[in-house]
Amino acid sequence: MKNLTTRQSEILTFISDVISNEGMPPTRKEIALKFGFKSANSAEEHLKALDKKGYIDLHGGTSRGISINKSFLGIPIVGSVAAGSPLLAVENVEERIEFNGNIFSDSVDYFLRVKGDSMNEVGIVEGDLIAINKRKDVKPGDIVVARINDDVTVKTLFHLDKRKVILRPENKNYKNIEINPSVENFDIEGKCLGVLRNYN
Amino acid sequence: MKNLTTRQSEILTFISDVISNEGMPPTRKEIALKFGFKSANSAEEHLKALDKKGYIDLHGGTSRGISINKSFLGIPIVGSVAAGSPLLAVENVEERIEFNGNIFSDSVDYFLRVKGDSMNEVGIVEGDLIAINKRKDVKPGDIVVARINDDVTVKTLFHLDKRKVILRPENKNYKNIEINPSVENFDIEGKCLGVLRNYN
DNA sequence: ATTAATACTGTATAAATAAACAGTATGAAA
DNA sequence: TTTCATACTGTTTATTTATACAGTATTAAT
Repeated sequence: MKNLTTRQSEILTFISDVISNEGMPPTRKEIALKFGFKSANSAEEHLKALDKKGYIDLHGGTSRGISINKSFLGIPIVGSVAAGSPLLAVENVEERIEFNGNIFSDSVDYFLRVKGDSMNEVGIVEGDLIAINKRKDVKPGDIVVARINDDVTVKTLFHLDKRKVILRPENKNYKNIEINPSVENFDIEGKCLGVLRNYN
Repeated sequence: MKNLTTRQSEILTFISDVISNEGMPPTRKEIALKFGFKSANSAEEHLKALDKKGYIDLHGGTSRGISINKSFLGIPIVGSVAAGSPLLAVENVEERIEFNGNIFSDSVDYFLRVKGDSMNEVGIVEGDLIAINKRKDVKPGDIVVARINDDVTVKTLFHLDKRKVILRPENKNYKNIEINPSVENFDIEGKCLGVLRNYN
């Protein structure tokens, strides 16, 4: 898929925002107004470029006839994370789900598919999707996504300071994980906002 | 809130459907086409009626300027169910959530807020919202919402025939529930499609 | 060095659209 | 009995909107 220019990307984002905020796509004029274009034709040409590159579909002869190609919409589901790769690297994204809603307390950057039973006792089971908000500032009690020496794990944060981090599995069969972040490679990837499970 | 006529309700549903399927609200002409009106003004008048009754907002001078009043959108969350009342009775709906997505395998009629710990071992815990599809035809293994003598309960269906129903809690501390549906008042309310949990 | 793509302004126009006004008919409410 | 809301057809018009065409300027690719 072809890359977008900065401007095209801004315009795609704007269209997406208008759709979620106003409930309908913008007109050429509205796009021009937003970006300070003096001619609606500027918007027209950006739309054509986005259409040509496959990011949107233009419905000819229809007012506000812009739809965003779904494969670029939606929230990514991160499955197996290849060791050392960024969580959101393309190869880790198994699919995307359309998900508009104010269900979770913060914005969901991605869903992570849960592996293992280390969080069973708080109702997080194998295969669950957990909603993650990317952030570094987490506090004890939060369920966090952490990275320890290239491994990604989900645990309850028990303690965090410069010298020591304690992560608590929510399952009696597992022991707390203690890390010295000045020795081991440790990073907080985000906070778990909630759980989504789909039975078939 | 004023009641809608059959026609008005049909039109409101159509608008909602177009928004989710096409990504934008319909024009007057499109509404007229759908319902076989020979004049777009019929649609105009229905829209005015829906606006007047508070179900939609019309944005004057804007093409496709129709937005649906959010308090009528979204999927109801059923909290405490008053004994004997229908699940979806107004008094049982604690709020509604905007929720557009193809996350669950079937359409979600409502979310039920979980009380108690009888399903803990399959990761359904107190406070969880479980997505329910209204249906009678359920099979063993399904997690179902059932009604036993005015009480609403969520359990795994273990066995179901005319003489005997067995419901299985997913927690060692609870025993199976056996019902004779010809003696006791028993009804299947729906099937659990999945789980939604929001941490604060 | 030339072509193509990007990123705009400016003008123009056909088509889409909202929305008013004038009717007809029906049933329910006052 | 009269009024009001509903439910339409039919016509008209101002405005919104999409979209083509003619330019200018800049940058990246060939």
